Amino acid sequence: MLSSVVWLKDDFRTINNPAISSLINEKKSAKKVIYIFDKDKYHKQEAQRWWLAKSLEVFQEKLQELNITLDIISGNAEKIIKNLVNNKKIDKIFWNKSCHLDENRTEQCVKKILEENNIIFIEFNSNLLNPVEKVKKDDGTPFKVFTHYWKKAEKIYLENNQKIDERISSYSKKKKINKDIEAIYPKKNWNKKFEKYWDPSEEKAIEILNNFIKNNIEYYATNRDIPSLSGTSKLSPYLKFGQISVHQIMNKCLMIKSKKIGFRKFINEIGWREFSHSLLHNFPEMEKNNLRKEFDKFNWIKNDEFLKKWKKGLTGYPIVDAGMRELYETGWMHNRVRMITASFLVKHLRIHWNEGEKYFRNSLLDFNIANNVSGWQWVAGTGADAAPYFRIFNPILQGEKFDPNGEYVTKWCPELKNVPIEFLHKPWEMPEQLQNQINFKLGHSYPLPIVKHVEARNSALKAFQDLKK
DNA sequence: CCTGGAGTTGTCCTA
DNA sequence: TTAGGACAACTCCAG
Repeated sequence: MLSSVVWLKDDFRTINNPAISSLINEKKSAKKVIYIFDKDKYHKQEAQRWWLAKSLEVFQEKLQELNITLDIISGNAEKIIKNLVNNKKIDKIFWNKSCHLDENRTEQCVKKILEENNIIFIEFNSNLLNPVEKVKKDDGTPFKVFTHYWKKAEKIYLENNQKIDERISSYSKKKKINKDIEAIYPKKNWNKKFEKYWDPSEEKAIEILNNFIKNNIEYYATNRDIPSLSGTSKLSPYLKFGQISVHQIMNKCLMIKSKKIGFRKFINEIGWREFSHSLLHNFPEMEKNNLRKEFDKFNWIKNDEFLKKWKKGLTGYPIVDAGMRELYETGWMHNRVRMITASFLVKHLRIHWNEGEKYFRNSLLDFNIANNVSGWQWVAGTGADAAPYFRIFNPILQGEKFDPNGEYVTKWCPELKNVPIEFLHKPWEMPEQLQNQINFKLGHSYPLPIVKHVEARNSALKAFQDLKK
């Protein structure tokens, strides 16, 4: 039987979802949503398999309320759609354009198949504020500096700003285990603890956004830097999987009456997401390669032992270790600490940013290629912006400045909880006598620093200087 | 084509 | 104690 179909991707919401709305408005009786799970694509995104499986569970129930079935099909999207077309299952198909580059390539192939078979399709822009190819300089070339990019992008957005459908659909919780979804959950058990921290539903995303705007956005400019506070929105995984759209966020923000600094800063972060996507769209080679070609000759160090210690949060630098452990435990890391841990890997250990990018890809619930790659390239100094190479985060200072009471560090590194605050961010300076008093032994209770800050800093500066010659 | 101001998130030394 | 400048030029981009 022929049906109208939504090809669902990372759009697990019913509000502000143009593809789903179009399906609902179709007059025909046969309506279907298909989700294609390509396990090759999730091969290196282990944490996200958990969020994805959860999202499917929740969304399937939600679609049931709307009398729409959700089919989960495993395999390669191009082949599967080709099959559905050949077997005369589809007569019209909607989807929201993905903001992922490799997915865009698949979409292109699918479009070709549909065109060849005279099947109507509609592709919507929903995952970015502006269609990615729309924001260009006046001469038609892409922006490379955020400020200029965002000035123009925001203007284009505001000129085309559309009202958001605010309909809230009701739904009741009914638990039912689905075999197709079961297979998507990661095989390892480490993800089970994510249950404690996250609820991947559309309702939760909206609740978080509303609370954030009500209580936090005003103080966002300063509080977002303190990892022990809930100063950030924590919406990133919801945004990644589309439990909420960037349009909904922007719209809500624009309704705020007093547009103070916190508001501006938060909107800017939306802008950074747009900018990253623009960069990756225009410079697709940056997914793996340095955007600044001169860095291809940079003397990175290969050190599997240090890399492993970094991943496990055993570098001996409390703020770095706390961040890495937060990531492992919750599938998320605070933004300030992402910068510190990334800088440590790339500058103190001088390990290639590719390694860090890969690990974050596998561990972050909010992983998004564009954001991840531009973030890492920014920290490494290989990216589009003009971040000077000598900007090396000092993990001790950063800890003292942004975790002054040590609340964050001791939460994730509880073995440090009796260390006096003046030594908390540099436990190696603690006199032995004091260590004995608190029953703490450096090198046993907590690792010695794997590199010395001053030496590592100087050696990184030298390596960067050598590069220029 | 030329010009000049500006560029996410730092650190460290000096006066 | 703290504020200011050096770090080192370079690229981007609007006018």
